[in-house]
Amino acid sequence: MATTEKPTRIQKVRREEILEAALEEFAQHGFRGASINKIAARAEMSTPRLLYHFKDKEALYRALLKSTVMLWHGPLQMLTDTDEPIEEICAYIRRKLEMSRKFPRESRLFAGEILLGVPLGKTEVFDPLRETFDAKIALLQRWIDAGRIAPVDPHHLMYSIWATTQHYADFAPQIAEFSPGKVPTLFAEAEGFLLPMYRRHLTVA
Amino acid sequence: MATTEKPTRIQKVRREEILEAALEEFAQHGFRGASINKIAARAEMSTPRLLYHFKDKEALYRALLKSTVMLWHGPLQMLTDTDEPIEEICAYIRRKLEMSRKFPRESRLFAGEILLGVPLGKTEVFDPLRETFDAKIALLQRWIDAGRIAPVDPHHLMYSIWATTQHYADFAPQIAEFSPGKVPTLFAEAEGFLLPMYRRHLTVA
DNA sequence: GCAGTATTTTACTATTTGATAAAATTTATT
DNA sequence: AATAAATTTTATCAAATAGTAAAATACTGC
Repeated sequence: MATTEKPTRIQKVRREEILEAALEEFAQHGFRGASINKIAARAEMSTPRLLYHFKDKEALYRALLKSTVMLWHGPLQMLTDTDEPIEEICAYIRRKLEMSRKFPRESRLFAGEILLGVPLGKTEVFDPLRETFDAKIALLQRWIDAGRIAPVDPHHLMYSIWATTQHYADFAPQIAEFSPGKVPTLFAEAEGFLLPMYRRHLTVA
Repeated sequence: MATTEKPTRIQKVRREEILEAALEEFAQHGFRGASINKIAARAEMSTPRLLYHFKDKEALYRALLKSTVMLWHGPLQMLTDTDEPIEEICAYIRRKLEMSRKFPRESRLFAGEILLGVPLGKTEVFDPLRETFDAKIALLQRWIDAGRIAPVDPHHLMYSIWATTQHYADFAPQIAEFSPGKVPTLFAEAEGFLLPMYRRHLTVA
């Protein structure tokens, strides 16, 4: 139960079971809407048993949020200096789309937290991304200054990439509603739409 | 109390007071996280008094959702055939950005509902938009067929416009965090970024 | 196998929540 | 002003919720 000590064999297993169930519930109902009873039921255990492994509902949620932020960190970090900046950015877009496709629940969890104004400590959510984000903005700026990509606002470039890619996870029900029957090919289509758009936008005139 | 009959003078006033308070609470805490007690308190009335005007929490939420969907309907409907399709689409983007700026709470309410899978009846949320949406997709397709805009997937064009514009309302805390100090000029910058991107993307080669 | 620790179960609680019944009051109609 | 209808207040409740205490069981290292 002590969080500082090293987790035992059983703790590692239980925490994984709980986190999986919690991700499902939190993504589906939000923090307030999800109940630890239902999370426990989904993980096939009693509530006190769950609470033995996580101090309280918030601790469980925070653990989930933390690992999600880390998941988001990877693709951004991979954006590095290269001979072909535009293709490097396109590769980042592809990775982000892939994240939406593979981890929609994590994307929704994260989106839900931000949507409600990041009530549970902005520090925990943004701080891990902050340094990397600033570094990548600087990288984009260097590419612009060197005339290797078009002079577009790097911040808004990032935001638009996040928006367009995460949209396919976060707003999936809406897209499914308006693109009936096309759901299986959605991500391929999205890539086919987005990559040319960003290539054109970033190509130096 | 009977919903079918015409609202009295008092009902009109009370419902407005309640809806305003409810929008604030629902946008900030989500459906499950918001409590009718707190909504009532914010509207400076007792809970039973609130419940005299709205059957239950869900009826209140639905009323809010319905008016929000209608709010979204307007800017889309204004997209009509014209001599300059690209500028017409740019005008739509401007309107959508303006909506995010003026009605962030409504945007978040709507986003929250979709994020959680539209638990309260897809019919009520999407049906009012469906017909208009299909008509506008058809319009875009005609512009493409006539060679007046570039042949991009009209569905994904719509999705990307929704994503990029609503992002500034729905993910405002994240943007504020990563664009410190630039908050007042954010929407002007966004327009400066997005419009050239879409112009280039839609211009026929 | 035993002692000590980790884990789980059982039983329980305090609070919040959405909601209702019925009495009291205000407002509208004549 | 009298009456009926609409609105509000007061008192109350049942269900769900997050969380706890303590006893019982399982596991681990020796």
